Amino acid sequence: MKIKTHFSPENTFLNGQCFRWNKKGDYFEGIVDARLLRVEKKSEYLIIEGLDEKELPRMQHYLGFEEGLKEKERQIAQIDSVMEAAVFHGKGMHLLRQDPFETLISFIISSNNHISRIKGLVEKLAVNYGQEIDQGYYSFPGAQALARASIEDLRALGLGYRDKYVLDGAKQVAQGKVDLASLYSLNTSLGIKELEKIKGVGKKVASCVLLFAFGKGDSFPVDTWIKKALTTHYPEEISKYPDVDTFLSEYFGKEAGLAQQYLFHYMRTGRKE
DNA sequence: GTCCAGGGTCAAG
DNA sequence: CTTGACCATGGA
Repeated sequence: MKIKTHFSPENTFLNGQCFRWNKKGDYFEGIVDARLLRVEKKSEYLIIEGLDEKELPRMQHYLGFEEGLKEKERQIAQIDSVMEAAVFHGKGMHLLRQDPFETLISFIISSNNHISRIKGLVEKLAVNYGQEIDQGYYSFPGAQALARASIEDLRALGLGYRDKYVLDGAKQVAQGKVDLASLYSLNTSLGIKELEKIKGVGKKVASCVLLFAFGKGDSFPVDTWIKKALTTHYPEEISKYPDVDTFLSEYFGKEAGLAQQYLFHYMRTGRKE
């Protein structure tokens, strides 16, 4: 499978939106919906291994292919000099549309945690509660499977105090108390409210789930790195608005979520001061 | 050894 | 409504 695109695996898989993609030499390896995939960029072409042709549309949807993405990139770069640098650093970034439950649990784990460690914990959940789909490769468990875990076992994996939050999320989804599929038809603020019914899920975690799984492009997660960006680059701009949320939605515009991801990736890996 | 991380909860003011 | 201690863990 071969697609001509300016998609950047580096800036898409290693920007902190997903935790089950790894760079192996010159290709990237990831597990998507119980399937092991290998992706390589060769000049203008993206080569995907492990995929039938009939599954290409679904994969393109997962990979965040959409009309006008390049235009969005240019639009964001025109916001100011910081965003211009951020877009230059993250060229070819896509927002993925990941599995909702996996994204929910992953970002419950993410709170007050390092990305490298989040990846390790997500992997442990897959190994212990998922299914082996290839030698040494495991799918992420569904809600029912994960809901059967005990607090003690989860704690033993190294989840820390988030063990009970992970279990609450799995149980509420498994029991239908939280209907993830219903979130597709809710707007961002209602979606945040619904997700906050789960313990350990606040505004930031909910925003990540809506942006990285449900494609809610106006969702703008504010974490420690974004807070740092706001205080270093935008203190005087923010003061022109009644509050920070108004600033975020009005200043960064319709594609605020994508702008946020460029900014996050830039703050974490791209700045040289 | 210290600092910190894609934060959230809970109690106190 | 806002503030701050506290929370487990291990990579840097």
